Amino acid sequence: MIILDYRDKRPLYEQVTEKMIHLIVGGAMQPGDKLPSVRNLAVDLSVNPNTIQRAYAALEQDGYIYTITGRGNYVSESSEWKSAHDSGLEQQLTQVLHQVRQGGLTEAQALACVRKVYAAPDAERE
Amino acid sequence: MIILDYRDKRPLYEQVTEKMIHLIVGGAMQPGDKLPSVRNLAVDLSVNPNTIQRAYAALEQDGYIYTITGRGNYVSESSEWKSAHDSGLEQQLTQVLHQVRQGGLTEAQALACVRKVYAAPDAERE
DNA sequence: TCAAGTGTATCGTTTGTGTTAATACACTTA
DNA sequence: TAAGTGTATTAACACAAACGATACACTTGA
Repeated sequence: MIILDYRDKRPLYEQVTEKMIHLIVGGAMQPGDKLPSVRNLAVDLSVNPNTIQRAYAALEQDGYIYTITGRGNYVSESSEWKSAHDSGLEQQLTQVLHQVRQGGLTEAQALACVRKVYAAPDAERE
Repeated sequence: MIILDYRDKRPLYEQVTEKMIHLIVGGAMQPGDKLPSVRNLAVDLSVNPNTIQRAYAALEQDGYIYTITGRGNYVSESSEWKSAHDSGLEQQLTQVLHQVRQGGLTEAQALACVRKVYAAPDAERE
């Protein structure tokens, strides 16, 4: 379900968070679906339960999942996270745009960058 | 000439590097101009000479300045760094674009983001 | 009721990074 | 030659992040 990349320098919990978001936003996990338990996934990935718990906490914080103590974690309705997810992406992009603009990149160059990226086939790095 | 922000969580040497790039790209420092000596700037900013040296090493690495041992550091000709600077900005933008695209952001949304950012007055955060 | 499964909280260890410090060396210029 | 310059090395410290071990609290179902 999820494979960790130990060559990746990002923290493990962040990898788990990101890949889980992919599964949710991509539709592989549907609203209401139960996530693997903290302990189970920890064993599967050979990491500490805390690492999984931290990832799940982040997912809950951002509304992707909800937690019922003693029962488990479940995927939220898409209405819970869809708009926040989108505005998060826009915010991420906007921040970098401000940086590169101040660095001297022109609007034309930025627009060209966008078209170029979207013209390319989707990489789907997994 | 340069003021460090200790509330900023980024490392000091990175702040020095960035602000020096601003001075150079912005034209406040002209090609051929002599930079403050490692020791002088260290005293001015009340930091260790190593911190400045690290910043200068990065600037030289990226072609913004050149070093003459025993004499000092000087701003390079803009032809040395202009293209590298631009492609660096494009690369930075491209990387984020790939991320947000995979996150589900559409091309139209990305283009709108660009126009919005460039429509806004330049912040000039210093 | 109680065992098993679940999430939660706390604490300590480890690791990496940034920074400072103290020196020593090599080069250039006046 | 003295003073100023960049460079290199090593050690030490602080701090935050990441991770792990462990104990606690809740829910469910036999």
